Amino acid sequence: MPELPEVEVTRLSFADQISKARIKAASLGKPLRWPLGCATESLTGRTVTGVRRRGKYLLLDLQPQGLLLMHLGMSGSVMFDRHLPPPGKHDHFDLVTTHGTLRLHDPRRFGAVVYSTRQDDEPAHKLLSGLGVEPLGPDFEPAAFHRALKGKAAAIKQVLLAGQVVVGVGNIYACEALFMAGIRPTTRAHKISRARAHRLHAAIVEVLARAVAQGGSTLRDFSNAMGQAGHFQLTAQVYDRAGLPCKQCGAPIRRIVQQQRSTYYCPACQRP
DNA sequence: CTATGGACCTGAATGC
DNA sequence: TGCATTCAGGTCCATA
Repeated sequence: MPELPEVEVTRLSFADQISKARIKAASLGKPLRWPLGCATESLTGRTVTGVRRRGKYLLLDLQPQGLLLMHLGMSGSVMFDRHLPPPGKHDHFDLVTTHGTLRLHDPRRFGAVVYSTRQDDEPAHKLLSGLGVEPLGPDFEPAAFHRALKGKAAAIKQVLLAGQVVVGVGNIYACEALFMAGIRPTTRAHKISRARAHRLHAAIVEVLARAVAQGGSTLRDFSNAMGQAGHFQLTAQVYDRAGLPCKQCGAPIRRIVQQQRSTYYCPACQRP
């Protein structure tokens, strides 16, 4: 479910409400990907000063001194409400605040909530170090993107997913952006021309920005922390369309596997 | 350093 | 209906 747009839409849906709330209690369900890293009681009494996002991580700033990193993994979603029912089978973290309860629901438990004492980002946690630039931020610009691709011999699809060059592009949006740019996913990153790198840069920005603007799209149910669904207007051009005709030229969409992940592309519209 | 494959976990869909 | 297999939006880590 969650790539950058879904995480950002989630953030926007509860950031203002939880801002300045005081933590009354925190509780855990089954183990997530990593341990919390502190006693739940030690969160009590602190204030959530704001919610930021870095890549696919949500960052809750705590006062005094601290940071809660939250990741939705593959199947995570967040709810925020004044009154929530008792935690269910797949609810694994509750943060009860004076403004409402923030709840992480994550059936597969690839997600995580991790406490860090550091307040400032980058080296704050090793999970955040080594992340590439924010695709919707001012540092993502075409020339630098092209330069970064020059240093990578791996297939462009894998480079996008790795997140070392640019963060937040997951499996669906990687396929979609490469389709928009007319680039074959197997093309080695360092072989991509300046012109095509610039097209890909524009495609990434466009596909992510449009998805955020539409409230987080994607194919299956996605809802923000208020339980509202995305608009689904950004229908996939290639993702999950193996064998179906390309919406641009009619050629059958192909599915291949790269790094044990499905890749979809149009063999006619996307050239190596 | 890069590249690869495995690991984590549950549920839905498909096939026999 | 039951049971086995495959696949799913992520990403860290060990190994070569």
